[in-house]
Amino acid sequence: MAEPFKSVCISTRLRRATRKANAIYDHAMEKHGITIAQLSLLRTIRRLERPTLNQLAQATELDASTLGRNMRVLEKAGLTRFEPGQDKRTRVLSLTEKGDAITDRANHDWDRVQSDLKSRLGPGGFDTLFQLLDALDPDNEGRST
Amino acid sequence: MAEPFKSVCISTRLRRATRKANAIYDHAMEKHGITIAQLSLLRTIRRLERPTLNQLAQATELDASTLGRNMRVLEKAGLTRFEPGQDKRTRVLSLTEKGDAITDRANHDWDRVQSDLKSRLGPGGFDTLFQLLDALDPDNEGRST
DNA sequence: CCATATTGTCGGTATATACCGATAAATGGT
DNA sequence: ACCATTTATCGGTATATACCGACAATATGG
Repeated sequence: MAEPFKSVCISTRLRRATRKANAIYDHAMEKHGITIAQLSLLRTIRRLERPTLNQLAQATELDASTLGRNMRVLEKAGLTRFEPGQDKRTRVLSLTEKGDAITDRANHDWDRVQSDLKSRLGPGGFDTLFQLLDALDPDNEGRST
Repeated sequence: MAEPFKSVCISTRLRRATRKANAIYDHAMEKHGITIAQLSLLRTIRRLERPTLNQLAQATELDASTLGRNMRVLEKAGLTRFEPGQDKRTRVLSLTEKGDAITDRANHDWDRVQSDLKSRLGPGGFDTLFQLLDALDPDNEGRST
């Protein structure tokens, strides 16, 4: 037996839930050779249309150095490319054809998992969850919704 | 401006919220030289009273190999020790005096942050959040609360 | 225009986390 | 007692993530 202990610490419970949710999405992504974190990046790059590392960092609220490293993995896998921008400092990100194709295919599996989890949350659960997660962030002080 | 993009992906939003909550707790832990993840481990070890790695893994739902590595960090910091158990395979974990003292002191700061975040969630928010996080986990099928 | 600040990226270092395979020790069935 | 299985841990490897300091390039105030 020895059931898992239900910690009362918000961080601990969030980390646990995140690990588990990640694992579920990751397993669905396996056949595409990517992780859910990587799919998220691919989609954001596509949406932003040739963003710089910093722009991607602002959109995702990830550290730029983290993204630099994450992007190297995607680059090595041939899913993204890094081209010089106007500014001689900046490098501009975009998806390769392969990256584009994989993103499309992975999106189908993402849909499945997302729907499953959404129904687990019950009616209104999805919106409530996101509202509560946002409430934890002091940066989201003023404007809700 | 370039506001952060509110992804609709449950995993992405969970990861983001977890990063931010971790950062808040971690900053409060800084003065004690530990992270919130480490405080969580110290408390669990204390509660379980000389658990093995595997017992700790079951309680935390973390991979045993992950815990092995996490524990080495705490051991090197002199907060925990690893002693031989009855079974010649197993090693039993416990807090050193220093680890015990730091856990006590860190708990005070944990309290502060936990209360702050709890009040951010509003009335009933805390319970609702945990209930929703649990609902995401297929392992929690049968028994709720 | 130049000195200073700011911006964009990268490398070093560190924690948190997982999966897989090795290895050693215990357990169980015959 | 013996062999097969299961258990406990560890090491290799990989991703995700952050902070800090270096460095180059751009922007800005006087």
